[in-house]
Amino acid sequence: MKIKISQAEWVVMEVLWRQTEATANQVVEALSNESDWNEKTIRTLLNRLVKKKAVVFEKLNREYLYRPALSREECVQEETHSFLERIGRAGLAPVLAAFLERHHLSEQELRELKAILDQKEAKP
Amino acid sequence: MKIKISQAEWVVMEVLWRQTEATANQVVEALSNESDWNEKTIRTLLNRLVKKKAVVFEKLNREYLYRPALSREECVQEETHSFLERIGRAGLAPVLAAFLERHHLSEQELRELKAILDQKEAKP
DNA sequence: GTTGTAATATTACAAATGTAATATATGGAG
DNA sequence: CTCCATATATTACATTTGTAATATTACAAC
Repeated sequence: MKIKISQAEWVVMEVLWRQTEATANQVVEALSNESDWNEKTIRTLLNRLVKKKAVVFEKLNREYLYRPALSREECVQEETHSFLERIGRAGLAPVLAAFLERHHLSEQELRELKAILDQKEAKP
Repeated sequence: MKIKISQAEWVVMEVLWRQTEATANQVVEALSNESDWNEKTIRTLLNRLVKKKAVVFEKLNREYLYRPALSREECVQEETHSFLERIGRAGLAPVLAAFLERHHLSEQELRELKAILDQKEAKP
């Protein structure tokens, strides 16, 4: 039950998550800007995702309509898990610090993160 | 200049980071509990890490003394980067929330994280 | 110096990944 | 019904990764 999505595949999944569903051509179209992959490559990735059961499809005349079989949340969960596994819980603080150092978060976002921590603190 | 450390290699690096330096045998010894890798496997990983220049060694009689060529911090940085690249900055808050949900952090740790956020907030 | 032993170095091999090219099938035009 | 365009399916191939096995080298004891 462990579906591992590779880096390249992840890019394709992002498109499907954004659009909810799309034909192969639409995915190619969507990626034409952000990547310089050959169309064949993208189709291969779609196929692999189907084989992995990360994506399902439905025949729509000549074409297939692809749709994610996993939610983005689930996948992010999974990535997060393996990420934290590596860096260890001890690494969380430094990572957070470094991240904040390099990316500017809005007041809003900072507030949101703090709220999460506060809520945790409240419940011992 | 982009050194990518695989999952298995990471485990070996952790040993070297912990011990600062170690012979192959010491690494094997250290991993004998936490993993069931064959000794040969561990030596292969050490070799690969040397080839990747993530580890250097020094001849010490018959044996080699291995030592990390990259700090744990650098590597964690790198991992963090590629991780966040995937999930997107928008994902940070949910990830943090999910993490806190699953792992119990001490008061101390929570405080530390909040301090980081506070410090950021102070400097607009 | 020869030999055994234990390190390191080289080679192996399958699965996953990145990146396509070729083959096949099928719906629409004539 | 036949043929073409185009979508999907199959095959390709190099690299990386996981996981070792075999070959070679070099110190240490005779």
